[in-house]
Amino acid sequence: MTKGKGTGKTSREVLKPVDDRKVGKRKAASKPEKSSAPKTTKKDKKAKKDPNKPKRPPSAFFVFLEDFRKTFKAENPNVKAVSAVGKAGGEKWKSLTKPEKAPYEAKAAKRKVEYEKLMNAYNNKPSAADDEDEESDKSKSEVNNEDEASGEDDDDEDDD
DNA sequence: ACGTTGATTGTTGAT
DNA sequence: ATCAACAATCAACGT
Repeated sequence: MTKGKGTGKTSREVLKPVDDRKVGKRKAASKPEKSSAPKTTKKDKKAKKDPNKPKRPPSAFFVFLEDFRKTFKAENPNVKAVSAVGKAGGEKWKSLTKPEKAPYEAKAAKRKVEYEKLMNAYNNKPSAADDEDEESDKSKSEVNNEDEASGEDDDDEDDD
């Protein structure tokens, strides 16, 4: 039958090639394969180190994990495997209901907003100058968050 | 000694 | 629209 789909089809044919939990090794820090090494042209430029590298905002799951880790470690202080928390957290996470994840998602959403802000700066100045070395007093930069109404919008910080 | 892996899910960025 | 890799963690293991 016609598999038909020459072009399209957003069928599930190749929808999820990756099923394994293991993403396959996501390069940790520096494992340059000799094969595809980033061609260092004659001029070896330092691996462009971005002055402001906005790390990805933690997703709701991570936010939950941060809290969960405390609990998990509190009851399992002897646990030494990070994967233990991951598994336990993942399972629990799926157990949470939408309203329960809501607070985590809310926080994650807020993080995303900040991330966009950082990205703006990143896009604005991927590399300030050839050599990083400036901004001594100027550093304040213009990236100052002003809005921040912040206060308490919907975010409830219950500290206690 | 330093670097990397391990495991979770979600999100973001690039193609 | 879809893929792919990365976000935290933390200690143990490998080189």
